[in-house]
Amino acid sequence: MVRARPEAGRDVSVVRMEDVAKLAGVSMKSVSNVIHNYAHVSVGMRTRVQQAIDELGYRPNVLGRRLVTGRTGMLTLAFSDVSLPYFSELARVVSSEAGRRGYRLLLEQTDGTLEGERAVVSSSESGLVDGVIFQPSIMSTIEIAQHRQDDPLVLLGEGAAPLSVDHVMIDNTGAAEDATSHLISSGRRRIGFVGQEDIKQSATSSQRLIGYQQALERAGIRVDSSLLMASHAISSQDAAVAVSRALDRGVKFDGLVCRDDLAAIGALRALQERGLSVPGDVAVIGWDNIAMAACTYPSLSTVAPDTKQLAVVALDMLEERIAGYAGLGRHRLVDYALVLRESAP
Amino acid sequence: MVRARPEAGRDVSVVRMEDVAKLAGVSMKSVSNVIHNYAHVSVGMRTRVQQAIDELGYRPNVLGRRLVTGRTGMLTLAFSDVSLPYFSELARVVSSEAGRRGYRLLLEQTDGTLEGERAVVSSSESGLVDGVIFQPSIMSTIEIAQHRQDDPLVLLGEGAAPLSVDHVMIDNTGAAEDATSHLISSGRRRIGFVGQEDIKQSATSSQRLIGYQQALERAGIRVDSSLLMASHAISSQDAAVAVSRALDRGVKFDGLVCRDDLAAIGALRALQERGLSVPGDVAVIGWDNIAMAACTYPSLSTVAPDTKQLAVVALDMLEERIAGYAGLGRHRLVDYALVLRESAP
DNA sequence: GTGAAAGCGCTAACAA
DNA sequence: TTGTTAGCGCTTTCAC
Repeated sequence: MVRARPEAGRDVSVVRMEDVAKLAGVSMKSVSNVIHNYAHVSVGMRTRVQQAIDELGYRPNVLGRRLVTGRTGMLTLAFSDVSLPYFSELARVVSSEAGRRGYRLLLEQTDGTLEGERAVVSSSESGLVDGVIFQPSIMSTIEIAQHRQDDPLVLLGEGAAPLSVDHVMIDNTGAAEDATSHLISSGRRRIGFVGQEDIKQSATSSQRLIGYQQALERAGIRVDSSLLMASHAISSQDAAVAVSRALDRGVKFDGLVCRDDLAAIGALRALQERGLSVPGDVAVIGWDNIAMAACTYPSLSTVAPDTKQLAVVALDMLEERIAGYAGLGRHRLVDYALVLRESAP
Repeated sequence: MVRARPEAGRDVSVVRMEDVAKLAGVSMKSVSNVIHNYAHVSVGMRTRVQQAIDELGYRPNVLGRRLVTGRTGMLTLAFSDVSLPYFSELARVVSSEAGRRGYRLLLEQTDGTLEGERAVVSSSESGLVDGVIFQPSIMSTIEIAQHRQDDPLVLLGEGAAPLSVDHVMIDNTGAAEDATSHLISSGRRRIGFVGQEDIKQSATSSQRLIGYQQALERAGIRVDSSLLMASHAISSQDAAVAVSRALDRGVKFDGLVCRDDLAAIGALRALQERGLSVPGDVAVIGWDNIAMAACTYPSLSTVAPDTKQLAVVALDMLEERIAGYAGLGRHRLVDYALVLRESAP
């Protein structure tokens, strides 16, 4: 009744649907009906089958089901690095929301490498997942459009986004302008920008820098490139180094717009090491509203993207693609808020 | 040649191995041989097949392959919440190490609920993943042992661990003793403990508290329960509240051992709000060595588990189970180090 | 070295 | 309401 499956060295007895059917003295169809709670099943059948299932400890093998339905119930979530707080918090939200819709999440890290990003966009296998949510770091629009398979795909973030592909982000330029304007309206006049990449600037940093510049210009403040404190990598340490160096060079500023909360935390540290007070001497504003932003001392004012909405919109679009929608790429903005805490009240 | 597959509303043409075989004028076996780089394939065959693959843009469907091999190449990594820094950093390490071994990682969050943890241990479906790595938060040893399916399973962390199941952790009691002893040897005498759960204490907190107590007793210091600052949840905010309350009550201390780095960061904030200096007035030591621990001001001394080793050992054991090993549970300790930074030099 | 064919475990169209 | 059966796309003996 129960077959031994000699598989990769294991020799595990596996109960199959047929075994259940035999034990219950019914057909596989009836077992399937019971498992899927098909409406038109007699009570006697249902109990008899359930009994056999329980007795054998039968668990349906998803692979068989998937092969025939063609659906896997899995989604890939891909970005550079889960250990970055913004991504881990995003993963939590997307995973929860995907779970509510009956999907499980496959995590894929690209390490921000071109190779890793290419692997996400053009997998050499098919059928693994029903769709992909991907926040590219360095891949170009053209490359994404070229390498793309026909697997349903939704892009996140400020990076490349071909017209043909769905895309969700917040208005980065606008938000950066808001953040900078907030500092200006609280009386700051020498406002620096911290944490953009020093070598090859990401689209994220570019857009935020543009908003920063626009706010300054609108307020009639001259943009001073000595106030741009580039960082070697996206990390608090590197941002701290950048701010320290600026201080060493004698650069004066009374406000800092940071590319993200990690950079802001690095800036906080660099300022405090010099005995500068935040926000007394320098107001600091971050980006992402990671959990830690509320717990630093002083706590961080920050741009808070609505990640819940981001996840919902992205999953909505992905599900439409999975269901067969084949129109042009939709490009949607989701909300953000300026969360004001101690570092820039 | 290429079939249209009417699937869930989609109508996507899918290239199958048979299509490639037909176009190349060979059998499916030959196509399969080429795909798997089977050694004994003539050059002519190889190029002819490869040409057909390229021409059709054929990508093998993993579901078909998996159904016959019985292996999915996927592992589940399960714990309460990816957005907690320790878990997200662990996920990064495990994901990388799993990737090196040819596995992809399915992320499962339990939210620390019994329901979520039960779902991990006793899935109603089989065949989804080849194995499970799971860090339980609240499930009891007995329940894990009972609910366990025969899917390969490795447990992480200080929680429940039945004898029958593989398990990896660091020596929590020892590490807590080391951390506490470090504070004692730097002259601290009134040392508090911060961040254990206030309602139902986790195994993690218990073990760390035991080590803390042992170190004090060994040094001939009386354990003072007013120095135990329980926290409502595992978060910086709650730890900050706990420390603030203790300060309000007039509790005096010159050192704090924290359940984890989040608690330590909360403690830092609570102390700084009162104008207390760290480590001048109070030395603080955390646990986990999350990335942020190096960037706080002052930076955090902390217990650093060797998560790389943890991942390697866990995956080694899991792969042995997957390969068929069916012996008793192995319980292994991995290394940790005391990383000394500014908060407790 | 290559081809033919029998499944892997399940679903669903069609019959009864 | 339940049973029969033909695949889903691939791997893998076993012949040739």
